[in-house]
Amino acid sequence: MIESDVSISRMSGTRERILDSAERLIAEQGYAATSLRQIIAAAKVNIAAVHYHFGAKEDLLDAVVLRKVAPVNAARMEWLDRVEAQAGAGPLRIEDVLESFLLPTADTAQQNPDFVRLMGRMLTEGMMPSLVEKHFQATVMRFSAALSRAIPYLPRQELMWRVHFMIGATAHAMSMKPILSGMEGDAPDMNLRMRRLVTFLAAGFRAPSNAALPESKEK
Amino acid sequence: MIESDVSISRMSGTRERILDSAERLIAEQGYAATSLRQIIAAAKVNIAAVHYHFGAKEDLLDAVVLRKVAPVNAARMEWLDRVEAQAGAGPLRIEDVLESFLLPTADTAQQNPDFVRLMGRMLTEGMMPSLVEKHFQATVMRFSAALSRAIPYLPRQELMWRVHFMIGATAHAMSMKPILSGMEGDAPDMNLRMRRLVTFLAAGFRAPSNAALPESKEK
DNA sequence: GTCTATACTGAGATAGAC
DNA sequence: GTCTATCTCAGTATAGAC
Repeated sequence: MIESDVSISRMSGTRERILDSAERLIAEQGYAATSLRQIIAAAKVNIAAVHYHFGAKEDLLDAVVLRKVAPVNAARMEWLDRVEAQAGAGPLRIEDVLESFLLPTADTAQQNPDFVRLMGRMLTEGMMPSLVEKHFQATVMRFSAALSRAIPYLPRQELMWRVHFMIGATAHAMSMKPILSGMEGDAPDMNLRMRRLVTFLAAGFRAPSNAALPESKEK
Repeated sequence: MIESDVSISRMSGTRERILDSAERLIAEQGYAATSLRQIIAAAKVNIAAVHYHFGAKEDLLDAVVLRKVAPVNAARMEWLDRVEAQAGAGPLRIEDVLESFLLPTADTAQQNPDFVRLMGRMLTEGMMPSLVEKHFQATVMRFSAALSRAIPYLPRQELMWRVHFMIGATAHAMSMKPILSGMEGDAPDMNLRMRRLVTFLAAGFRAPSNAALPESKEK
């Protein structure tokens, strides 16, 4: 629905300026705290231009997020492609799958500091479960399948819950400004943070499915 | 600062009605989507009464959350007291510590369905990191200390990060309506959900600290 | 097809009378 | 303690200029 390329209509300029301003301000202040009037003032456009190009405020957020998230999800897919190609018919390493999900985030964070804040805001602030779902559903499904292949003995239901635990931990880890004592040092190093997370999650995924839990009917 | 007991001023009625309405509506619709005017209509009070009793909208939220969260945090502390008393001078089991943090949530959820939704809203929606911090800082610190005792070989910095991973996974697990395929069955069973989480997190905490990561300077 | 000017409704907040 | 009146600012919608 949203034209993603530039070729048509020569890129109005207005549209891009709105997106840039919105991205910066939302990353800084959050979605709710950022008014359309702030955005259009920074972009030096009229407020009606926002509604012309995007519709409601939430739709503008959707466009902002899409512009940043789509390349990251693409990078994740490519990374996972490589991992799967290298594994061939053999087993998949859990760590490799998790890295293909987590490290593209860190790479992007390096070259665009706003990105992490924006993602954190998106996942942390209300920003519509529907919006999150829309942008991540396909990616999550693809990774769930890969994880299922890496841990074939794990019942599907249990795997799905662990995927959710992973998503929650990741969202929190990304948005976190580490304020608890003893972790001031590596606050900005998103790559280290994500590698810590890989270690933690890999162990969690490997944990034996608790036989005492009632789910013997699955898989 | 906020008087937490009823004895003084005979409990105005107005104040309690506002809290009840706010709690219900916020749990149903979220914080941002719930207007003060909705709340005062349901409570049948004047809008200025809200500002008289609580101040700003955010302060009202603070009072609502406090009323629900304080008992849960107290239950957590008591549970952990028992676990530590039983361990005596011996080692602490990671699972026991995690259960004392996670299972009181499930217990409360059973008898008050709104509670989980409210907590999920609080952690999931923007609801001020400052607010979250205020209500959970003491609890988190106490549990970090217990976990540190249960996993003494883990460097402090690594432990703190894993605590954050735990918080993120927990918040997400609590607020989650499981929509991914294969998990429709046990959606409402918060206790099972939390026990799954204990298994997952315990394995994550037990994972060896990755020696390749640069943090040899700590502890 | 793009954008500006302007108006509308509802939000949170506050001052001051009772 | 409570309520009325009012203020400012938010998101949204429309009419019409280029």
